[in-house]
Amino acid sequence: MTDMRLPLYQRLRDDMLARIAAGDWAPGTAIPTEAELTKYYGVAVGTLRRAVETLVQDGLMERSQGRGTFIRRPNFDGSLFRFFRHVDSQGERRVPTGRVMVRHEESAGRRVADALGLEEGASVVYLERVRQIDGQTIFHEQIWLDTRRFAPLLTVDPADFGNLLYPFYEQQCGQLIGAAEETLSVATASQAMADRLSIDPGQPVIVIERIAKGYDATPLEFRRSTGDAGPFRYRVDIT
Amino acid sequence: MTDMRLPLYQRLRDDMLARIAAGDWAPGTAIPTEAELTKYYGVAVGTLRRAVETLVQDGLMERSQGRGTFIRRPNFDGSLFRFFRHVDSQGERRVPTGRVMVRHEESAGRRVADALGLEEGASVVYLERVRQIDGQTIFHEQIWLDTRRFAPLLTVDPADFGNLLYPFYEQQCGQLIGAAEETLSVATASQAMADRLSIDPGQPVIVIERIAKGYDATPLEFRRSTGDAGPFRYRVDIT
DNA sequence: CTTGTAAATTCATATATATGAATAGATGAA
DNA sequence: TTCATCTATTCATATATATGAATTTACAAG
Repeated sequence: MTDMRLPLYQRLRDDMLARIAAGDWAPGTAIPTEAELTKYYGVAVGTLRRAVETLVQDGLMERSQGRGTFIRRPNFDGSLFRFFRHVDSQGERRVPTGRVMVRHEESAGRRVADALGLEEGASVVYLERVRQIDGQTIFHEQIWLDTRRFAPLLTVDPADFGNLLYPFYEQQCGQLIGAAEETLSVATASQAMADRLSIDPGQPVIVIERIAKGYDATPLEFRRSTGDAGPFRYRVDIT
Repeated sequence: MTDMRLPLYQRLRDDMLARIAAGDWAPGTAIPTEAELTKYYGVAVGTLRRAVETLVQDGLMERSQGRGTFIRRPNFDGSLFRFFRHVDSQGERRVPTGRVMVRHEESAGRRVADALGLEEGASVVYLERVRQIDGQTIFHEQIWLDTRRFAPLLTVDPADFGNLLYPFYEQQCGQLIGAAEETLSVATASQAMADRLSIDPGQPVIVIERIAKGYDATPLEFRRSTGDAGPFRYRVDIT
């Protein structure tokens, strides 16, 4: 299977992870039952459960007593966005709308190439997107994607991009986003950015750079989101 | 022990957690061996291990093959501070020095009372502290503590406060900090704050509000740290 | 069609046990 | 003293197994 020096439960985990990454086990569907898997792998239930538990811990699977174990659809509500807490008049959480304003092909600069693991100058798809709530722009986003994986995006009408991009990536390009890392910093708004965000130039803005990765940890998308620092809140627990 | 409807491993976990909170099992020391604990609780090893594993997961214990299982001393390097990455000329990480500049008793305002779970107007110990690296002020901190728990701090010479406060709390007041939650936001520097941080007034500053809690989750300390937003970086992983 | 019940499926909890690996402590030789 | 070695301790890994709880499915009764 893999490196025999590793404990059995880790090798099981790796194998199952590979199945998810390969799309063999699709998000939202159930994996085989414990009985089937123990038979297939030839291991004891305890060992299998331990492997599955690590995947549940990592948020890749969800177990449900009496129903089965399911591949979880990754949920980016857990990202920094959740801290905006924009609510409508009924007090409900609101997901900002997303609209692609600019779309073209370009060659990757140093930063983008590094983030996506490409050579400098490689062809990338570039998107510019605004995220709004009640017509007000909350975030301005720049997005870069490897053309070799995301070429279909170049032929689609920008108006046909859905509200959310990740399901769109999956349908159009067969690219599954499984995880991401985000880096947050503070900058000051340029004139152009200030206009877009309806704030004054020189006001502080939050810059979130996200590298989104597939289930096999390949970087697939590099995204820079810029928004008004004023309403921004972020909370973290330390143990 | 506790609520009999809960699974056994959870009741074990709760019991062990209580021992830590009570100081019965002190940070840095080893807990009894698996053999002793299974005998004491009258459970199987597997059940005990499962209980211990949840505590390890939560960062309260550390297991070491061949040595034993130890109560972990909470590590606040994991806090937002770690993202400053201040390094000296050798490339080593540097912990900022901490010096208490102001210390007095006052009555809690609304915000402080809420954070500490006290009545508004209750007596609190107030500290003001600067955190520096190479003589440069990185952060300015305001700290509020319940006088009933931290009265000894009022009689100590401010110069005798150590570089780190939490060990000092433990020695002087018998108050153990086990966890904390931090909330980050961006503001602009007042004239006074700008002077303290050696930046221009109106420049963006990072404000970190921390509520530090005991092992039993009682809020013990409320702290507001303010620093230059310029060098600030924060990174988060999403799954 | 709806409702209630029974059976089957599937994960959750718990025990018992065996072998291996890492560490610490004791012992003895150089 | 210093170093290597042996031994006991302690956690890590793995198996086998039994009972319980939640859910789904099938089916019969109304």
